[in-house]
Amino acid sequence: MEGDVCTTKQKKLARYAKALGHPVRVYIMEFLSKEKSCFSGELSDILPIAKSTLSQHIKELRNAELIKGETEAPKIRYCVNTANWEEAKMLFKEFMK
Amino acid sequence: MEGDVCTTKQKKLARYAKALGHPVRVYIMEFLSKEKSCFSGELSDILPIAKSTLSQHIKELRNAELIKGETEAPKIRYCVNTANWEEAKMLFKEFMK
DNA sequence: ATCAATGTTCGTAGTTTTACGAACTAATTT
DNA sequence: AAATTAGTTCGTAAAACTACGAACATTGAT
Repeated sequence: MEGDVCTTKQKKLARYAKALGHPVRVYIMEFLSKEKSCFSGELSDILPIAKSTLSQHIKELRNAELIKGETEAPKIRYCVNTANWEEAKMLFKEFMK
Repeated sequence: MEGDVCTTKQKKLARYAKALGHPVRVYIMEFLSKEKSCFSGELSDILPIAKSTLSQHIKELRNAELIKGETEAPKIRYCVNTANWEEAKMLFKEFMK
């Protein structure tokens, strides 16, 4: 009934899961897995949400470090953060085995 | 820029992911996977949170239909909702392949 | 120097999440 | 009938999420 019981793995897993806890963010991850990279505008053309909202979803995926973006002015090219995505895959695979 | 773009699978995946988006809930799922079944009290003895808080986490897992509970008065025996858990595994496996 | 294009950030608002203790319900035991 | 046990629900509060439009940078073109 005290201290911290949850392991680092469980926390990491929960953090990734939380980042994937919205359909739009799942969509973005799938899109990026297929397309390798994209600009926010491409997603904005497809998704029925305000671009500011999309920007927030992107920010959450970035905060969870599942994606990363590099400036290609005035755009930003986004792509999967491979190292962490692989880690997430590993954690989920183990968790759900 | 209109209609609903996200697929049913993406929505389901997001829903499961959201349910797993907290370390305590990840812990519970792992615990139940190992122990096969348990009562709320066993978890309460382990986890450093109020039992009312635990109850809410359990409720969320039930709402997501990842676990189910049957009365064994005055206790409730919880276990993994196998069908949906398998579905979740499938969805994640496909998503993260 | 303007203007247009691309995104982010800000301000706002409503909803949901997380957490706690106290009160409550249901069933068993004394 | 009263007390105990197990767990949920209620009331409350702070924080986070989701969403939008407007305003703001930043860079590239005119």
